[in-house]
Amino acid sequence: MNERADRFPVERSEVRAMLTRFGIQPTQQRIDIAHLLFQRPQHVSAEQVLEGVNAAYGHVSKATVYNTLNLFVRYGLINEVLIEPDRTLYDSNTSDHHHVYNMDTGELSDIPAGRLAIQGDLGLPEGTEIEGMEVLVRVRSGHDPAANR
Amino acid sequence: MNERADRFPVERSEVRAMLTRFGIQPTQQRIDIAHLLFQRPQHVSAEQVLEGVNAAYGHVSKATVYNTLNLFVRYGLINEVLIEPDRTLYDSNTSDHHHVYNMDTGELSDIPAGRLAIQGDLGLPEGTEIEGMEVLVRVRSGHDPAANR
DNA sequence: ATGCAACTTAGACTCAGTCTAGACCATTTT
DNA sequence: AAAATGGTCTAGACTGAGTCTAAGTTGCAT
Repeated sequence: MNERADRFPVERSEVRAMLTRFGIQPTQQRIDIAHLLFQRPQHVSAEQVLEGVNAAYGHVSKATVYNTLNLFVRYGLINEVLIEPDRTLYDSNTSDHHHVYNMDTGELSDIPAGRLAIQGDLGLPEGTEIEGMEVLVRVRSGHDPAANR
Repeated sequence: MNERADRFPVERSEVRAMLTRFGIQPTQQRIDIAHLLFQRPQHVSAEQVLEGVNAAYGHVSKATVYNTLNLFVRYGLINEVLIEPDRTLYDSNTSDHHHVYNMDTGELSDIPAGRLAIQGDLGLPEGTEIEGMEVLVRVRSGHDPAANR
């Protein structure tokens, strides 16, 4: 599979080439969205992308934002992250890594996969192959035991 | 924190005592829902609970199902599992374990935590404490490289 | 019995995400 | 040059999981 070099930020001029290299037709909207996503490794919701693009570039519709994000996911440019039950986050960092989620602040941060060693017998059924392995560490800020959430 | 003994099935007569032990008022609806959940370790959606209870016991409303499931999660009787972006699953197995998700079949199965060893430096910020650690292994059935999903 | 708080419910509501049908745009065909 | 082709974009309608509301019911305490 085609792999994006995880280097940030990806300059506007490079974005077009990157999309083309992935076999994605580089339209204005896709370039705008990709440029926003690849400014830095980040976790953003579709709504944030919509607002961000509309603030920094021209107008893009909600439908296009969703279409494009799903397209990028399918082509492996970004990853879906499911942590909050009510919205999907998109992760512009596709290097192998895990997540730490602070349940008090809602903050989500990365752990490079190399920092963790996972060993053991998964006991996978015959004929199944591993597609990916994600670790989610849930943490609390501590100093507030009366967690009201 | 109060811990449920992970033994299945939990007989109907035991369910009432279990709820009381957790400080949850054992109403008819909560007993029905709990009885359904603790027949065996399983991953069910709210809709499945609604259908299941209405099929096997008396009528329960959608609001009560959601209220009760969220209550059970808050009190640690069950866990939320976020894997599919469009619905929340509830896991009646609260013993420490991880998940294997077959992306082709949608099947979700468990790995006892004892089978996996995770080591490494999480590099957590000062003052944060670990609440939980989940591993999700995504697998494919294999024999169909032309994955159309 | 009576009062009161907790619980349940039908149905309205919200909101993330999808769908639709037409507009737009670039390239190719005639 | 005009028309056809095929892919993309968009406004707005739509869907469906989950929440909220306001009224009714239950059940415990006195």
